[in-house]
Amino acid sequence: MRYHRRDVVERAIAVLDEYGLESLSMRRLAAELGLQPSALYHHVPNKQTLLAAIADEILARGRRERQAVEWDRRVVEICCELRDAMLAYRDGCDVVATAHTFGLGASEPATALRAALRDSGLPDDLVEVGTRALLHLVFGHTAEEQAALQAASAGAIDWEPGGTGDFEAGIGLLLDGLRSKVHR
Amino acid sequence: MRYHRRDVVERAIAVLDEYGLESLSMRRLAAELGLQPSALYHHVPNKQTLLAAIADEILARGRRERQAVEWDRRVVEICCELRDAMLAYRDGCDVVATAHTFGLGASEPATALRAALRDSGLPDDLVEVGTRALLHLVFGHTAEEQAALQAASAGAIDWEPGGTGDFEAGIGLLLDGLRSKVHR
DNA sequence: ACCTGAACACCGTTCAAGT
DNA sequence: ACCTGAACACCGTTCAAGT
Repeated sequence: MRYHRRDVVERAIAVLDEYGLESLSMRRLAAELGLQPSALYHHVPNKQTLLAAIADEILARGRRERQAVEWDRRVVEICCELRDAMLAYRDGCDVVATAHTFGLGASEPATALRAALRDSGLPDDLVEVGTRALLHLVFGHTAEEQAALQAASAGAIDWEPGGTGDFEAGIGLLLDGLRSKVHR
Repeated sequence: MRYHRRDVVERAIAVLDEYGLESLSMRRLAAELGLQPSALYHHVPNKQTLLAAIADEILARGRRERQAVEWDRRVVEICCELRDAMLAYRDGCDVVATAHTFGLGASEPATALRAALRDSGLPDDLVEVGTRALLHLVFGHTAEEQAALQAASAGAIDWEPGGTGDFEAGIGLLLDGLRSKVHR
């Protein structure tokens, strides 16, 4: 059977979700598709690129309509969408955050947050600082939450994840800081 | 020659700083010490534990006196000390942040931040949310900064790191949010 | 206590060759 | 265009045996 890039990315996400990032090797993925490892390099130049494609696909699958009009409500909406998208797949936060760090894709949320902050009337440098701070908070909180959720579902119930409340509280603190800088 | 745990950790930090995290393998470290790979397992139960020990040592080497008395100045002091400690070694942020995420050591900064926020009179839940948010900001910003610094020193000068200004601005935004929650 | 030697079960990537 | 087969240069970890 003959595959295309899209098939490889889709199967990679399935392997990721079922067995976790540490089990998602090029050799394992090839075996899952009934291919030799070398065949994968026809569809993807290397593993890093594959992971970036997975990150983009995870974000695309988590996309939903954004309806808020005020800039601060929109920030919360974007952050929650990002968090939910990453939580929907095992190790999703790891994959998306890494891709973002390496500057390979996963850039839509950053763009959307920047646009929202720009609409607030904040000066350019604060737009930039705020965007990055918001992303760090979302990635940091979600990574912790996902680790806790996965540890709990593996039986090691050592910590109840703060959940949505803690998440929105953290974002809220930063948003308070940003709002105080908007001169009306 | 006979080694102790301390020698192994010290040599591991030297390898990390000179060749980077991706080159710090158990086999490479063993070779650097003139040992068989299996000999390392006499000093350390596994690689994860070694990395946690490295993280703790990096933080210990970056320790400095904290002199601020007001809680918010102390928060800035702790965050800056943490950032500087991690920036002092190649891939230091990666190692410390990972150890912290896995709950293996690297816990002193969290403890110190929690204590500072407690002194502010903030309610317990906000102390917790604030501590984690501050750590996420420090790790997120420092990871980005260190990646940019290392890319720049490797010749790929694609982005000037925001530096201390951007760092303190991000922390400052969150601190504004926290200060607005302190009832006086 | 600390170390060697050998093995087990893996990695990512390249490249000539096949259809 | 898509794939096989074989190879290269690696991993972390275990375990019996040596001193």
